[in-house]
This record gives sequence, structure tokens and C-alpha cells, in this order.
Amino acid sequence: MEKKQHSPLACLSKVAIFATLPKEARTALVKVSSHRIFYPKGSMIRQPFDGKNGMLVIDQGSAKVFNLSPDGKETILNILNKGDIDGQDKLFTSNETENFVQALQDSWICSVNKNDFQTLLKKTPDLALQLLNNFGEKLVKVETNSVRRNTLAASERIMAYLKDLMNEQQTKSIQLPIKKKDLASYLGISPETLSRQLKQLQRNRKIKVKGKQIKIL
DNA sequence: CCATTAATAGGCG
DNA sequence: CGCCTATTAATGG
Repeated sequence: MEKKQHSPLACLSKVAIFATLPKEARTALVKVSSHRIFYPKGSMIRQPFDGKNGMLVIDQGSAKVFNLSPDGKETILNILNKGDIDGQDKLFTSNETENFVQALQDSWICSVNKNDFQTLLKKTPDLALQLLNNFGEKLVKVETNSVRRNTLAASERIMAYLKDLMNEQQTKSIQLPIKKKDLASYLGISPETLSRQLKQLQRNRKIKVKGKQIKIL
């Protein structure tokens, strides 16, 4: 846990959709956002009816976005890492938070308020464009996972996910960024099935598993 | 250490 | 494949 002096500008500058904005825009953005709120590992950053609004930015740490079924089962919708954002939609609607966001590690979160953001948006076309692109990417991501859940067998979902990771991490020797039980939830399968399928894939010489390190063969 | 949580195994529908 | 239970491994204090 580092404790370097926090620069609000640095915080937002590492977010992809803000990084390419002119400095004036980022400076303006800093003024309309709250910074560096600390959330200990395991704590809830957002949950339904918490009255919080606006978009959040992961400055440090990571978090999982999930919802709960009536019988208490959780489905992981997304994993957020440093520089990721969530709740973009809250910048345009005043909808209540509908999912849970829980810190997976000690995390520092920044957030951007809706009304202030919209004012800024009018003055910064580039920002609107960036945000639109970001929306698109998120949609594709969500849709892709949704399709996989509905059309692919468990082992295929796992391989598809591993290959995504491979592309992201630019190596065939990848590291699972989350616990296997969380991964199982994200893929829409049970932890037991994930465990068994990983072994099966290993037997079939598709991958090599050692803990959270997986080599794609 | 102990206690809790995560991962794995085996059985069954 | 999911659910249940049992056992083992990993993690945290």
C-alpha cells in the first residue's frame, strides 16, 4: 500500500477515456470529481439504494461488479482494475445503483458527479467522443460475455476467456487476475465445473495449470 | 498456530 | 452440468 501524495490530475489522467483529453479539460474534470476515497478490501463501494450517484473510477486496487439473485447467489458481471470506470450510465440518468460493487483489495475510488459532468461535457466535445467510444467498448464486452454464456459449453467459455487474457497480457503464460470461484461466476458456471474443466483441458494438452498461472499450449 | 475461505474430489440427479 | 458434501490447500490474523 503506497501512500504517495495524491494528485487529482494524475488520478484521472490514467483513465483511458480521459488520458487523451487536453490538459484544460482534465483540469476542469478534476474540479467536478471527488477524489481518493478509501475502501478496505471486502467493503462495498456501491450497492442498491445507497443513494450514491455518478460514475466511479478505480484509482488504485480492484473491484467486482455483481448482482444477487433472490436466493442469494451472486453473478459477477465485471471486474474492475486500476484505471477502469463503472457506472457511466449514471452520468446521464439519475437511476439508482442497481448492482453491487465490492473492493477486492484495498482500493481508492474517485467519482464524477452527473450534473457537473454534463456541464463540462457541453464544453468539451472530445470528452463526449471519448465517452461514446468507451460506451461502445463496454457494450461489446458485455454482449460478448452474454453470448458466450448462452451459446458456448463450459470448456469453450473458459478457453475463450483465457485467450482474451492472453491478448490482454500479451503472453501465453497468463495469470488469473481473480479467484477461480469469481471467474466461475463471471463465466456463468460453478466453481466445481471450472475446476474439472481446467483439468480436462490440461489432459487434452490445451493448457497447463499451476495455481493461477495458466500456460496456453 | 487456529479459523476461515478457496480449491478440489466424488457421488448423484 | 449443477448441487451437495467431504477433504485438502491456501490465506489471514
